[in-house]
Amino acid sequence: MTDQRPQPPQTADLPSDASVPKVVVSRLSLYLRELQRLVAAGQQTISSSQLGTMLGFSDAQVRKDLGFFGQFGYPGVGYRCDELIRAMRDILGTNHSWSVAMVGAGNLGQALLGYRGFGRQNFAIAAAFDADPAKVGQTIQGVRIQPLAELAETVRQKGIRLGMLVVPAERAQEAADRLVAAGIEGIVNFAPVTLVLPPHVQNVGVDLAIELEQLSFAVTSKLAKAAGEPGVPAEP
Amino acid sequence: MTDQRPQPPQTADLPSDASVPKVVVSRLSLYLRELQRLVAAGQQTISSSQLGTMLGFSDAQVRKDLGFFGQFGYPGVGYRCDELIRAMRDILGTNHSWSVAMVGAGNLGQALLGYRGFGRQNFAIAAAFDADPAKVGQTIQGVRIQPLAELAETVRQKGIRLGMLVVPAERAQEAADRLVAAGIEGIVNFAPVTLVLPPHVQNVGVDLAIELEQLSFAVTSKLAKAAGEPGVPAEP
DNA sequence: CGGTGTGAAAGTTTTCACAGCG
DNA sequence: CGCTGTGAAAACTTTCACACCG
Repeated sequence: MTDQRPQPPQTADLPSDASVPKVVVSRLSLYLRELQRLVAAGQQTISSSQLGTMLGFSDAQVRKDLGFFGQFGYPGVGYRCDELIRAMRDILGTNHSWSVAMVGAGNLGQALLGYRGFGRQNFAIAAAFDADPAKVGQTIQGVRIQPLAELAETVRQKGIRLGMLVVPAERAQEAADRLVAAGIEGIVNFAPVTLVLPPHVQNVGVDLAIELEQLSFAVTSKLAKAAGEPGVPAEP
Repeated sequence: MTDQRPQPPQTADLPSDASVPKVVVSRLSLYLRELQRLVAAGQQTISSSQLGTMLGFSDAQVRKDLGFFGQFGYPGVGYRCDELIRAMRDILGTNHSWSVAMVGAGNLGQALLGYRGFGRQNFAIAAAFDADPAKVGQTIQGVRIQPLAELAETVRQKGIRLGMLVVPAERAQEAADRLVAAGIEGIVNFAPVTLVLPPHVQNVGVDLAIELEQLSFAVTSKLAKAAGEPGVPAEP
């Protein structure tokens, strides 16, 4: 056991190498988001049960999740928000900023170019590409749309490691191949297709229609609601 | 026990009441998406292992997932794509179309109004609302932006049951409360905040920056790659 | 006290493996 | 045959409960 509890203000142990469950990492992002809100509201410390309650998780789950990465709390006190935020950012890799390449400057792509939430978490869309000659050359939200031919060169020049795919389904695989060829290490894919990627390229899919489908299912299957538990306020 | 295996061409058993794991439902959407692609490409039948391979799941997982809802396959043959699509839509509730109310007609909201993927899965944004008087009255992608004051009435009139929240974080909870008050049954929330909702209202959150954070983590922690397995066949 | 960190127990999801069927 | 449907086993995740700490 790597046992260490020396100084009170611990930093992130290490990103750790042992496999951390994906679902844990996704909760980490939620913890971070909530912590940022708390700090903005002036809160200094928080306990696992407060944080859990806000997000609908148990206190034990919060502590276990954090436990994957190190020891961040103070018994009897909780966690110092600012310290924990820094630790989470270290873990997630967002203490330094990331340049992102966007492929596809249609409706959705243009909206993403203007989305302020990326910058707040240290992501910057550093370049945008489109196959349509009519779009190339335009400057949208301060980013000039470049032709796809320039992708590899720009990615190299700007040290871009992440890509966002915002093209129609039919062109998604081809565009992904270009990103991979350019040496990109991870892709967020907004096209409603499953990409085939080499195993060293990380992949996160966001399908907007699927999100609605999940709602549709939840609402539809909410027919089985008879003998309820009147007590506890809710939490799936 | 509800045991039934009568006619070959089975339909969806029933949405079922027993709790189906969320993750199963999310895979269902992926199966459906892939099946639609296959049918468009002219394929008639598919086996669990083909479908699984395309999406990165095991054949057993595909069969188990489907098994939650009924029996859809033909031993020795696989699944008939068209039948399975219909069954999945029955389960997910997308064999009938859904009217959706959108709150927030900023950059992202306007892009979503034009997103064709919704219609393809039987969702229609039937009304859009914004607090900004400058936006109200404009027609975007064929949808007129209405003032928030009209929300409840329009929701009732048009039989809208689902909402999409595309407002800044600070206004998200307030807007969600309005949707709830209007009788909406489920919300897709694009604001980077955790909403507090009554338990009978379903909730799906989409945080675009978090998707990038997950990538960032995956790429960052992809440092632990030493003794690799060059070949495919696994032997631990 | 109020709270963390953590083994051990409970619960859930995935994989295995095989009977049965067209 | 080739492939489904499904119990049983394995793997994984969450919850419990408690020692320990400031």
